[in-house]
Amino acid sequence: MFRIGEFAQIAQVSTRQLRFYDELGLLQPAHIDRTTGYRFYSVKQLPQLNSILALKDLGFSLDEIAPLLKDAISPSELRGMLTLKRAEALRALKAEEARLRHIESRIAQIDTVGAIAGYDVVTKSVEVMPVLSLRATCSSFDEVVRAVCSVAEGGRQIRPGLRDKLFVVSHNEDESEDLDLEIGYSLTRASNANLKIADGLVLLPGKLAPVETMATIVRQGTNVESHKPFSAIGAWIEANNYAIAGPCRELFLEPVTGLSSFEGALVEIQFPIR
Amino acid sequence: MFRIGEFAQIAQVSTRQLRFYDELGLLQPAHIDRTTGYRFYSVKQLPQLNSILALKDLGFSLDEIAPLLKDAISPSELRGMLTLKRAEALRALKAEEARLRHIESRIAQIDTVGAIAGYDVVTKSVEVMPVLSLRATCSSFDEVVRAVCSVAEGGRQIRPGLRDKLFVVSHNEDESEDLDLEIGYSLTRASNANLKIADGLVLLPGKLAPVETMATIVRQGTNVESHKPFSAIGAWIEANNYAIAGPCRELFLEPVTGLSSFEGALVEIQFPIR
DNA sequence: TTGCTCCTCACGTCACGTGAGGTGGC
DNA sequence: TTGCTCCTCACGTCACGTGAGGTGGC
Repeated sequence: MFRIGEFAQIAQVSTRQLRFYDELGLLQPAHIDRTTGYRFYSVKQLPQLNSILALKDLGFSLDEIAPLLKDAISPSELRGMLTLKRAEALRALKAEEARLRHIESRIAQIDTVGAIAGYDVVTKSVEVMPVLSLRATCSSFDEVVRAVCSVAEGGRQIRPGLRDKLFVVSHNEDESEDLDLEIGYSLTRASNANLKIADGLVLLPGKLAPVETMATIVRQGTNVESHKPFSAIGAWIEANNYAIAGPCRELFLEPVTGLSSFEGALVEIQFPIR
Repeated sequence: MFRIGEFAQIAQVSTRQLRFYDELGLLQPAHIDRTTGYRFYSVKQLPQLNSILALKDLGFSLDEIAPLLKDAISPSELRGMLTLKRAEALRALKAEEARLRHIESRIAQIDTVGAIAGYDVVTKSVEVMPVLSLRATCSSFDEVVRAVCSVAEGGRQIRPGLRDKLFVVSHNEDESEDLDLEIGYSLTRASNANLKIADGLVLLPGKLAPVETMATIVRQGTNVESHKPFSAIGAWIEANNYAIAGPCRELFLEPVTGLSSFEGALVEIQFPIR
């Protein structure tokens, strides 16, 4: 029989931990002195404690461990639980790898550029997005601006929700000069109606696919400086060993009411990555 | 200006999170309506929020982020903090890798053996341990038993602390038949005195080196079945891709008073691994 | 009037760590 | 008597999640 301190030292755990396991009923001392309340542990309890510690190490919570100790569990049941834990551990591992890469790329950035980034790249996931949009091929930046402004004007006719935002998707796969763009409005609720706008153009209902991981950056203005955030996000993607996994999106966070607001608007650039 | 819900949706965070950051002073709304208490966020605050999220992703706690946002921090200071974070992330990564290996080896064990292990391998670290011991070369198991019993008897003379335990270290490096053993008592306090015991043997003061990672298992008895826990721990070490990094230790968890208690004793087997 | 969004408490989370204040055994 | 170990509360941790109960604006 060991007192709690000796038992704790042998097993490399804290006395608090043993008292806590006692309280939970996970591992009750073999004997408790009536008068002093002292806990006494038998050597037989060391394998029991080790069993708890081993399960904890496999990622089980104390709540999950309790039934595993009490009820005799079948190997196939345990296998099933371990498979779940493996999936969890794999996700956690991937997350840690990503974190480490992010840290290292930030350090490398300081070492090469010598300064702190002006832009912050943030990863997020996006849901499927119902939209009203048109597809257009533009050969100049001016043409893009005109098309976007037309869609913006058209969008003001609907106004179904304040949260609906103007967006542009670059569908360019090849290196051609022409820009293959999708321009439209995201909707809070899906719609089936077409929407005729100026210049004989029509917005058709559709949707943007959900994306699990998006690298995003927020920039203000669409002027000549617009390449900067793009190269920032590009450098980030490269430094973190990601690959671009789909067409780039630009989301106008503020309502676009005309050319001037278009040029000064806050835009979120999104790159699907993996 | 956005209401909290819109702003939260754009940034992919919860409204609770934004209120929490407001409370901490990390990100206060650009404007709060006096009468309703409604929080209003400006688009300018999106980059600020992104900066917080990016730092969080690098492993900074909210408490650490606050000064980073307020005080202009120099690149070299930031570099230093990131280096610390990298070390942390690396440790966490290693831990996740080990956890995943442990889970997978348990699954593999169920698949090959078809049952749940009778022994639980637990990893721990051990401190440096002052000892009183002798080195002996034994050519038979009986000889080992005699030597251990002699040391056990001798150990009863000292009795400086209840926590002092009998141990055996196998120093065998090669495949020779003879066993090169160190047998002795661990001490709570270092001692400089030699201790003469029976058969003209002498216990000399020394110490066992600290070990960062020890794979341990507890077995009862030192009889013919004793190879089982050894093969269990060996299989575990192999399945988890570890390598043995030093001599194996056996620690007697109960006091040894004679041959009978020696044979039935609970023993912890320790293998240094990496 | 009915939804929808917002507000402010305030408790819960997970596995203990860390005192505070007090007692038993050598 | 002095250390040492043990005891029982009870608060703190970290970054929010999750109601409860109530109000403002269309």
